[in-house]
Amino acid sequence: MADAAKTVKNAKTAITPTRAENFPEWYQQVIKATDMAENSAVRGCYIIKPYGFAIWENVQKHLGQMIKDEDVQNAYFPLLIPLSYIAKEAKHIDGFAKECAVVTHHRLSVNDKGELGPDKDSQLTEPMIIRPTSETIIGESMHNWVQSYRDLPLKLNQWCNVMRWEMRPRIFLRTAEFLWQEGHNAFATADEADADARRMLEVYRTFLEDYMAIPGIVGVKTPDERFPGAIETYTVEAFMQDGKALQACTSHNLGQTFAKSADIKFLDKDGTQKLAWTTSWGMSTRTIGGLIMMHGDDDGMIMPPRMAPYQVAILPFIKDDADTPAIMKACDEMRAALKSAGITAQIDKTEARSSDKMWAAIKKGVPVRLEIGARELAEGKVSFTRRDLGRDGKQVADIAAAPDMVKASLEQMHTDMLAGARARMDAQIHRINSLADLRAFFAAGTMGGVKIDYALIKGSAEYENIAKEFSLSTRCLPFDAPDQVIIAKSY
RNA sequence: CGGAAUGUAGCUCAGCCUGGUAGAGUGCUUGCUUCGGGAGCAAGAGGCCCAGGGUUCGAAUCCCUGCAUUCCGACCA
Repeated sequence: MADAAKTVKNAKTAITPTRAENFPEWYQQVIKATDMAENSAVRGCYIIKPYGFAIWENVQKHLGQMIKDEDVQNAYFPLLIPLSYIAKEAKHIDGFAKECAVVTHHRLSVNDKGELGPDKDSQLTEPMIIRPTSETIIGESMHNWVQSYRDLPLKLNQWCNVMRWEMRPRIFLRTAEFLWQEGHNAFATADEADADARRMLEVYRTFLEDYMAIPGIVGVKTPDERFPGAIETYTVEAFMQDGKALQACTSHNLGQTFAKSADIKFLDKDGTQKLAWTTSWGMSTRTIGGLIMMHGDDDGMIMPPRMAPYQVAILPFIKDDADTPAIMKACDEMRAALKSAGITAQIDKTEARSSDKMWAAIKKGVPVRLEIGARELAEGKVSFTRRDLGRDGKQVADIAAAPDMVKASLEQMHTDMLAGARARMDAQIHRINSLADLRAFFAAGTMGGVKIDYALIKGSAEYENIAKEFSLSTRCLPFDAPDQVIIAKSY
């Protein structure tokens, strides 16, 4: 018994099981080990803890700026949507009715049995739903705000929570309540709307690559995978380390579907009333799950430097208590110097042993660990290590030069992570030429997805059989090969 | 909502078959020795055994009924 426990303790990986042994379990263990999130009392709703929420704050900061740079204005619309709003668009109802939380009462009371429950006398004349997405309620405002072609384009974005009553929640990836930004733009012409949907997709692609180091396949959804009510849905499909695809963002050309149902009309230059053309686009906290499955390893998380809650873990190594004040002072100075260089850092001031401080930083995936002990003070140097390279990548720098070197190291780390992720993705996607190959690929349990001529599967009953047998879906028609389709298992 | 599994210490689990005073590892606290890729010894704190019913002299254990969680499907960002 003791020996068995010891073996686990001395295992080479900090996370058990490894990715190869059990990927879903590994994923959950990483979230636990990093302290990003945990279960709550409500099924499907999760508590995002500070280390996880800091990632979301970085999404808000960087993606938020990119959205503003597109002349989109932030606003906030209500959580509750009158049932009649969502009832206006039939396809939209089909898409969301099964997963809507409904508010029917506005008051609680204690009944005869002493039980607290909805007060019968407080039933709402019209039930409200908790927003699963806000097209309908924002459409109502657009109806009020748009009269002239001069009011267009109207570009709005909100950061909020939404709720979809999921049958099978998974932390970050599929949660009943999740955080996202949802953008809603309205235009005078069809061309502008389609260009906008594609433009916002490009914003996401850029953000995913430049900040999250997540490469993906950029393309358009097949009709069966479209957002309810959209005429086109554009997507970036990322491939996780287990070979499953994850839709990292979404951008819809809604055509005039919602303009019709919300009656968003404007008087055009030619003096005639016209319906507007709208788009909507979103990225959610599920992308944090993607970040983990894209970059984590068997020792825990590896944060891409630009998304990391903090980029450097300063680890004071103290052997002799007499050194503590000098080492702590050096740590504080280093933190200040890093801050001046635009680098975020946190000092591990716990009394843990050196090796425990190191492993804590490793599991959390802090991009760079910087060690300061008596040795460094004596030599006027510090040593630092990139998380993705491990101990072999340890570098030594003069204290004064360290911030610049760390900064260069973080930049290089981002580049390397993106390149590595892209190489993995390229290796995971296989070009095939027949339905027989499709079956063989997934029957063999091969990791990843396939790229096949769309004409071969479109309307094919055999394809439907294979898809059902292996839980496959069409991910997208890539922009760079629009006559082909990517097929994979997905989250 | 179907299929399967699991609910026992903060965490991971053993004990259950064969009913008889609640166990281990880890974590936590304290002390000493250690300390730069997971240290060691010692002492200590910590449990309504998911809930409700049965059976029994006696239930963590056997039998019902709930509830929750996880995994696999269907639905979906």
